[in-house]
Amino acid sequence: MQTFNDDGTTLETAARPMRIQRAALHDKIVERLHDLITEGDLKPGERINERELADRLAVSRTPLREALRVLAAEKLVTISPNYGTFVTRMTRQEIHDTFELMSALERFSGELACLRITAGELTAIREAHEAMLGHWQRHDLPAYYHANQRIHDLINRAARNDALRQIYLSLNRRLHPLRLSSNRSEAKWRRAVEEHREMMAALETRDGSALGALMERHLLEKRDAVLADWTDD
Amino acid sequence: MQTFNDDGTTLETAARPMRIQRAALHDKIVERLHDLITEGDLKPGERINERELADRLAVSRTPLREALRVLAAEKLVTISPNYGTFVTRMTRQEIHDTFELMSALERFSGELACLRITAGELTAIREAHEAMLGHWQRHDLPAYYHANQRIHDLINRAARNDALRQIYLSLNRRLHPLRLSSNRSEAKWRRAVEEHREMMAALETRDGSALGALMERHLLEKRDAVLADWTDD
DNA sequence: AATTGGTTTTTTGCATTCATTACACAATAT
DNA sequence: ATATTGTGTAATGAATGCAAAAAACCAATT
Repeated sequence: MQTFNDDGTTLETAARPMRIQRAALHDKIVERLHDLITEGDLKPGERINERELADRLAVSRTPLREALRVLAAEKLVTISPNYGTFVTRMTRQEIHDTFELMSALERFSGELACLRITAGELTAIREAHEAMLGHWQRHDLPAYYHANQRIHDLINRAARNDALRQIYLSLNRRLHPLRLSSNRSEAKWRRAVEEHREMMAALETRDGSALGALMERHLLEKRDAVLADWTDD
Repeated sequence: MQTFNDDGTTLETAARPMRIQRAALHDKIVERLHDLITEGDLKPGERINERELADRLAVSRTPLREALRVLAAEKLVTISPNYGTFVTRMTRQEIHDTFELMSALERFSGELACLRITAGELTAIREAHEAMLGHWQRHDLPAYYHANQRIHDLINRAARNDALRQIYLSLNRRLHPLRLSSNRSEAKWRRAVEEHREMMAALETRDGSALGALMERHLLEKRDAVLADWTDD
């Protein structure tokens, strides 16, 4: 994961001679399109007109096309040669498979986190957990989602595996537009909260297999909830 | 993974109206560079001169640059803006993390495969296993590697999760150049073969947790073997 | 001899231009 | 009326051209 400073520069970590580098235009476009897609400004299935989008972003088609190729590699857009580029619209099967894969990554994150988490990281997760409980009691769904996302993200960070983190973030971007179609019923929400309590207990005792199993099940239930609400295609 | 027909066309599966499409030039370049990198024609750390490579491939810089962005998204090359593109040279930590992640994917492949494998698929794996044993007895290391790779690939296919398969193939490409630095000792080779026997037994009885655990351990041992032979940086 | 300063050359980044493909719509034939 | 063919238009694909950045080279100086 590249970490950008606020002046738009980034510290190269992989190359041998450490180099300061300005973010290239096409990289900025990738970031911008990431946002446009995950925020829903570009909706799944929507056609992307290169000229039009290039004008909107005030760039030429060349760097835009380079950015679209990157997004296609991440499966956020789908390119049909000589036909057009579309915001990826996942099929039911793809949603199933992606959540299922995510469940394995979550399990693995939980297992590694129990091995490698620091006291400070655990404190942060505990606080996020408490905050999430508060949002739940206040029935503040958006805040709940945010805290929930933060907990999973912190656990993933605590796993201290950058390759895992990359894939995790990438899949999260793909699934982000779908996240809303869950926890619609009070009962399921309550159940999700209870599962999180168990996850915290497992994390406190560094019980990796327990936490892993819980996080896997948590995701598979989310998968089923999302697919249950899925009418299209 | 896209399956190409022999005339270079591909059947679009995701888009709503089924469309025949010729592979675009930049996609062909991606495939070509995949090969050049995994076959070692382009070595880790090597600089990629756009003009020179474009001339070598008899294309212009535009589609080549698009291809390089895709490869960068897959981490096969590393791009430093205004500086240059290099074949990615993984650090020790990156190798560690990637193998570790791979071990989780292998475990998951094994678990799912036990749930979903067909009789025909099992037969194919059994045959590949027998072939591998033969190569081992004949001390034919290249053929052994090939059969070994084929077994893991078939198990991954049998898991019937396309998202898992994509990531698996991508990580495999990244790790491919490192594969040689293992099984140098007769004892370790013998041990790897024994592990494969256990994996076959678990697969025959559809014991997912056993197969998953075996495949995870198998990969973690491979990780340690590769890192043990790793001198650089 | 090493280092600094400046000029030349190379390479990357991006915009523009041209070519090719596909789609839309109309005209014609069956 | 429907199917089919043909033409115009708009989109994508790729090559070229130009500007900016960086590296290489060389000379001058300490």
